Amino acid sequence: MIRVLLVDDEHLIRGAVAALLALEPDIDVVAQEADGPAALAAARALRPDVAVLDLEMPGMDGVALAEALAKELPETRTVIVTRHARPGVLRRALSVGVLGFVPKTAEAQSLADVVRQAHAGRRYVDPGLATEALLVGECPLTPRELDVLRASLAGAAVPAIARELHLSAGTVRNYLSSAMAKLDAGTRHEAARRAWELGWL
Amino acid sequence: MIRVLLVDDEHLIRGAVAALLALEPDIDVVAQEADGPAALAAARALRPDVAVLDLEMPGMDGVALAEALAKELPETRTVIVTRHARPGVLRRALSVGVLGFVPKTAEAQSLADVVRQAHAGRRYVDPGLATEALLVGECPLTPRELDVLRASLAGAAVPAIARELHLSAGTVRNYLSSAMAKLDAGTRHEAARRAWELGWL
DNA sequence: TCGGGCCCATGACAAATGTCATGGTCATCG
DNA sequence: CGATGACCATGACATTTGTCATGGGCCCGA
Repeated sequence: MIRVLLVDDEHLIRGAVAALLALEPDIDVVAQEADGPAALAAARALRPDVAVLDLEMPGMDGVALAEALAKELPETRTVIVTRHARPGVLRRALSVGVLGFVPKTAEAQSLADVVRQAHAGRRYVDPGLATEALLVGECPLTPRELDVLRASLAGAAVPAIARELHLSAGTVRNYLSSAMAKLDAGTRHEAARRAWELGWL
Repeated sequence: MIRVLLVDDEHLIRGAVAALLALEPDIDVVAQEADGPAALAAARALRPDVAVLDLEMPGMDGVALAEALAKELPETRTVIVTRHARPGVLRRALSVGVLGFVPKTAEAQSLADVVRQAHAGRRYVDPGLATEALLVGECPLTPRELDVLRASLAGAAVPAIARELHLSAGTVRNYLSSAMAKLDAGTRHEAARRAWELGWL
């Protein structure tokens, strides 16, 4: 029997996925949680075999939660389920030890398979996702460029970013400009959006 | 037995919700479709009692699909399930005859209840959602302002918008400016985002 | 040690952006 | 009828934004 912890902030979806997994004779959903801290607490208490995490959650990032789980409970395998799979996020997830990575557009029945693979210690990444991540390649942005893009994504104005990072306004514009060139975007907002979509922020 | 058609572009989630509804003895999921046209075809062929639609779908808008269903198959009741419930969208959905409106954060077990309510011809709207929609009130934007915001949301530049709407560039900037004032946003992008979040686009 | 890349900063300049004052049409209401 | 106000439209103006050229300091690898 594979004991599973399910984490998703959307109650209805969480319950639905639990129902789906409950159909499998060898899988037992032992807990459902809605956020990172609660999930950590439940994991400590129950020591599940596999944790199935939704990536999009308010508050704690799904990857950060996976990292915390890996650190505290190395014997618990992790599977991440996500809506829009951003290549950079996949990369980060794998680097913190996540074993399974499945988009919500995958076949319904595949989730149980991935859980079994993870339980056996085998990696499974959606093939389409993996090739996309390979195609995109490494992030070409410098640390400073990532800084200004992150601030820009939150909607901050140039002077505010400059103050926050202790830079001059011109310098901030420069980083934004070079980031825009690398992402071939016409505006800072577009650049920030693309960088986010690629999972680089 | 309530015969249900399930429409959601995310395969895994669709299967999970189907599993959830299948637990109910009086509900039978007779078909699952991934997009608007396929859903319409299935509905024509099977004449389900209730259609459960996800709002966020590529291509056809969930509300548009609900409207088409209501026109072609008035005896089929419609329930909409959504991630982020935008007030204006709720308004539009109700005006085209949607009976149920449930956010994905609702209790898992509530979906079956809403389906039963809809099947009986009764309306059910998530209470929190309804009050929010009331609080927000009517959209204060003029038709032209909505036009430019819509175009702006897609990322179009001012000259392009001007050509598309047969206006001068200055006029387009004007509409954007007044919309920004009404939504108290500092930039056109912020204004467009807020208008979208309120369901006005 | 000698590039080369990254980081920081500046000034100048063209283009895009947001604001304002203004005027036109049209329906409503006193 | 005349006044009012909403909507539509334009052009002028100052500010912001993105680009470019330039230069100095720093650290790492060849």
